[in-house]
Amino acid sequence: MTSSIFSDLNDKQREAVFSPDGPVLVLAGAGSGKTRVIAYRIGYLLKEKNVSPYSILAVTFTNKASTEMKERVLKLLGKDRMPFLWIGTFHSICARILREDIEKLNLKINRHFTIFDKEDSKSVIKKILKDEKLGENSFGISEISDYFSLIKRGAARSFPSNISSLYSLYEKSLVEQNALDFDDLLLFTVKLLREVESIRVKYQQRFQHILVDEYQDTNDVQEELLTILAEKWKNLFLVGDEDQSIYGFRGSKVRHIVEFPEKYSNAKIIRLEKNYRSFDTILSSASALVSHNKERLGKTLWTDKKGGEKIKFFSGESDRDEANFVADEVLKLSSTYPHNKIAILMRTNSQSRGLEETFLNKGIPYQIVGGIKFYERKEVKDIISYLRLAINPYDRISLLRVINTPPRGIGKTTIEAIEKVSLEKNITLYEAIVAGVNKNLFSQKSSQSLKDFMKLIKDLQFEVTSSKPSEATANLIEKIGYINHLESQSDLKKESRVENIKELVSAIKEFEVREGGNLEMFLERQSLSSDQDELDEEAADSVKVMTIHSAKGLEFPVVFIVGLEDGFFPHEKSKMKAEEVEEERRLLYVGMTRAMERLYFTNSKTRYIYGNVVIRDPSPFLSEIPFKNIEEIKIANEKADFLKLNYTFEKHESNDNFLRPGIRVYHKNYGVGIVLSSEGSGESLKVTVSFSKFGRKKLLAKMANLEVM
DNA sequence: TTCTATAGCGAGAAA
DNA sequence: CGCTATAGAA
Repeated sequence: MTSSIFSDLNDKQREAVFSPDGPVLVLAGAGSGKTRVIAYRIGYLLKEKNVSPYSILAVTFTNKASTEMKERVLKLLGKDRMPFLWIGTFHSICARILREDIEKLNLKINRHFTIFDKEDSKSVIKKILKDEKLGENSFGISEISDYFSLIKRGAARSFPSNISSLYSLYEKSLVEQNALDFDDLLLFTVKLLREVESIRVKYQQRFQHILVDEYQDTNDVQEELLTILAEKWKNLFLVGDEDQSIYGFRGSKVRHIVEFPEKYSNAKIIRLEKNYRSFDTILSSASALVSHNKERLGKTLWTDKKGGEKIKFFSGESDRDEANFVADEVLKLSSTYPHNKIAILMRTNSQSRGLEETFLNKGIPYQIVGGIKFYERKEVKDIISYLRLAINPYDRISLLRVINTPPRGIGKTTIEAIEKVSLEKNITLYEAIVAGVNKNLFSQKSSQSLKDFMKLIKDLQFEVTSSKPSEATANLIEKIGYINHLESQSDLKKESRVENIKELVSAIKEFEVREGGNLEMFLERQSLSSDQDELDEEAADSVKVMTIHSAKGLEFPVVFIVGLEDGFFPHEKSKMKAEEVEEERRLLYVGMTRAMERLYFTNSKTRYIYGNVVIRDPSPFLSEIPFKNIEEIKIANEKADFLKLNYTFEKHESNDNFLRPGIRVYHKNYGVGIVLSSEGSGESLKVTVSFSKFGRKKLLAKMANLEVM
C-alpha cells in the first residue's frame, strides 16, 4: 500500500503515520521515535495523500527541532515542495501570523512590533514602579512579572489590587512602545483569530493538517489556538508524553492530553512504547521512578537493548569533590567516548559554576548550553537595542538603554528632563528630544550630544534598509566606538565581551547569507531563540553542560545527573505541593531517559550556597530506583554507605555539648539563632539551628563558625 | 556627568 | 560568593 520509505517503522509507528483523517493522539514514550513519526506523517500526507504542503502546519517545541524536522522531511521528499510548509514553534508561528495581520486588530500596534523578552518586561515594570513611586511595593519585580504572565494565560486566581492597577499601566506601556511580550504573541494571535472572521477563515481553510510535537507542554492559550485553527478540518495529530511534562511553571497542563479523547470523541489513540534509545537498566530504572507518580495515564516502555551497565552513583563530601569526580570520570571515559558524547545535566543553572572551574583546571573542553543566552549578554543586548530602535522607534526600553551607552554626556538629569517633556505633551521620547533641543530645555552640552545621538539613529535607520544588516551593524559598532568602550572598562570579562560583539556580526552575516533574511527577520529569530539553538553538536569536541529543561528532546551516550540532593530533586521551592513534587520526579525521569549507554548520578554531602556551607541530604527520589540497578562508587578511603545514606541516616547523641539544644548562637550570614538539635560528633558534627530571620538551617559545625552567645 | 567602591541582596526551570 | 544598585568622589 505504501512505498518503501516507510519500511523502517515499527507496527505502532506505522499505525500512527498511516492514520486516517481525524484527531489522533500519539502517546509516545521517551526515545520511542516520535520526531520521526511526525516527519513521516508529513511525508505520508504529501506523498501518498497528495496533500499540498501549503495546507500543513507543524508545531515543534524549539527552533532546533523545527530545523531538524524540515531536514527530515526534505530527505523524504526532495527540495521543491518545502517552501510552503509551515514548521515552527508556537511563538514563531504566532509572530509570523501577527506580522501579517496584527494591524487588523486596531490596537495601535503595527507589524514592526518589537518582541520583549523577560528582561525587557521587567524593565517596563521597574519603570512603572518608579513613575508611580511604588518603590516600597512588597512584591519583587520578578514576582509582578510572573503575575502578569499568569493573568495573560487566564490563570491568575486572585492577585492584590495594587498589582491589578499596575497591570493596565504595563499593557498601556507595551502598546505605546509597539511591543509584545512572549505571552502577547500567543494571546494576540488567538484574539485576532477570534475577532476577525476573514483571518480566522483564511487560516482554518488553509491548515487541513496540524501536527504538534511535545503536546504535554502546551498551555491553555496554545491549546485554544490549536482548537480554533483545527476547527474546520479537525485533523489534529498530537504527539506527547505525560511523563515528560516539565513546564508546569509556564502554564503547560497534562490535563490537555487526558481530556483530548473527551474533547474529540472520535479521537484515535496510539501508544508508542518501544524505546530505541537506552539500555534496559537505564530504562527500567527511569520507569520505576516515574511509576511513583499518581497523575499519569501509564505506559509500559520496553527495549531490545537488554542489560547494560548499572547506574554509577558517587556521593562527594563537598560540591568540589563532586565536580572533581565528574571531571576525572570524563577523562577516564575519553578513550571510549569523545567529549561531545557526554552531557552533564543539572537542576539549576547556578550549579554550572563549580563544574566550569573544575573543567577549566583539568583542561576539559565544555560548552554551557542555555543559562544566560548569547543574546542576553549585556554587550550583545546593547547592540541589539540599537538595531531594534532602528526598526521600531517607539521602543523606549531600547532607547533608554543605548542613549548613553557608550557614555556620550547624556546623564540622568537630561534623561529625566526628556521623559518629563514626553509625559507632559504626550509625545514620544524622540519628539520630546527634538522639542527639548529646540526650546533649549537642556544644557548646551547635552543639547549637542542629543543632536549627535539623533543623527546617529537616523543614519542607522537609513542604513539598515539600504545596506546589508551585517555591514550596517559593523558600521554602527565602529561609529560609536563600542569596542574601545568595552576595552577601556576594568572588567574581567572584557575580552569575551569583545569576542561576543564580533560573534554577533558574524551571526547576522550568516543569517543573511544562509537564509537571505533582513534585519527585522534576524531580530525576530534572535528574540525567539531557545537554549538548544546554541547547542553546537559536532563542531567543538566539548562536554555539554546544561539544565535538564534544556536537555529535553536530546540524547547522549553518556549522561551525568549532578546534585541529586534533597532541595534540588525535588527543588526546595517545589517541596510543599504534591503536584509540583510529581513534576520534579518527571524532571529526573526526563534527565535519566536522555542517556543511551551510561548513566551517572552524583551528589554531595555539603554544598556552598550564597557562600555558606550547607549540609545536604540525598534526594528522596534515589530510594525510588531499584537498588540492584545502582552501583556505588567509592573513592580511596571514603566510607559513604549508600544504604545508610538513603534509608536510615544515623542519629547520635551529641558529645560536643557546647552546641547543645537551647544554646543561642551567632552566624555571620544568618545572624542570631537557637540550636534545636545536633547529630554526629567532632569533624562531622551537624547542628540544626533556628535563625530568627532565615528559619531552620542544618549546618556543619566545623564550617559554620558558630559563636555561642 | 562619570567612574569607582562597597553594601546589600539573592538563584527554579525558559519561549 | 557574585551581581547590581547606589552613594560619593573626581
